[in-house]
Amino acid sequence: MPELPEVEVSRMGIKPHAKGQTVTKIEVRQPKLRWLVPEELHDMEGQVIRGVKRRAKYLILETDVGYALVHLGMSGSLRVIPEGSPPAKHDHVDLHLSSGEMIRYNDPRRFGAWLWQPNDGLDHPVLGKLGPEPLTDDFTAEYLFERSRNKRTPIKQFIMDNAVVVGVGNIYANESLFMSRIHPKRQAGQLSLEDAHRFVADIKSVLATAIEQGGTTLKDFKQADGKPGYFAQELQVYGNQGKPCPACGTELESVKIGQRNTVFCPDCQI
DNA sequence: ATGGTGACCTGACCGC
DNA sequence: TGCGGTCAGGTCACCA
Repeated sequence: MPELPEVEVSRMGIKPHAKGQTVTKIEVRQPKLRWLVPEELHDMEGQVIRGVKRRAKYLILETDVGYALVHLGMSGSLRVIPEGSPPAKHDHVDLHLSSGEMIRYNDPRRFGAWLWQPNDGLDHPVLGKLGPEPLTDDFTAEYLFERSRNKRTPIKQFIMDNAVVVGVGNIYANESLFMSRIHPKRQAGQLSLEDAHRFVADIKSVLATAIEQGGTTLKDFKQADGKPGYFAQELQVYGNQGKPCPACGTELESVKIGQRNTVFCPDCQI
């Protein structure tokens, strides 16, 4: 699914349609997502959507009485469509708006989630132990360097850990490691401060570019207007094992790290 | 604490 | 054409 860029693209697509609208009805056709969709989600009905935010890979629909958290899992997407459009397979949730439009959630694998957090001043537990946002100034080379000291975890697993930094999933971990010429299996603790500077800059750059391109569509991902994302054509290594390295021509290799496919150039990345 | 594995679920693809 | 195996953008619960 959706890594951070895809969630951000969804947020930007939905916000102009949702902000200021009243939620007239929430229709849950399939409540069995990653977690059972809570009944309290219906507390949102009749409320005005004050903002559409994002934290990590969660979209946050804010109202005066609480906020809905939407996670797209591996295969989820959100679209804005006219009310009355007949649901298709895997269209699990519709959020009806006073404008006559609705936000429709589709998720074939159902690894995603719709959660509800009442407005009691607390954050939902799923937002509890998250690291900094990668595209903010909280995510710096110094932070990553300090955080990685004495860690023997492969750097790729380390950077995909949401407690370290949020939003870097398998695609963008592969891509940013390639850009920074860091071998994915290198121990996190072996990162030099100079490496960290390059790596942090490249992560920000890859994520920002992907957002500009509308995200990466491999299979399921759709922007809110139904279009795919176009970053797939920019991918340097992800999915390209066996093909020549775009930088040096050496055949790209793949290994499993933490059960996830990892593609890298054995010559460029050390 | 940390690291490794299985689990959740559907669909696409590959080889026989 | 059908069947079984493998793989896929994420993350949590459990084990040693």
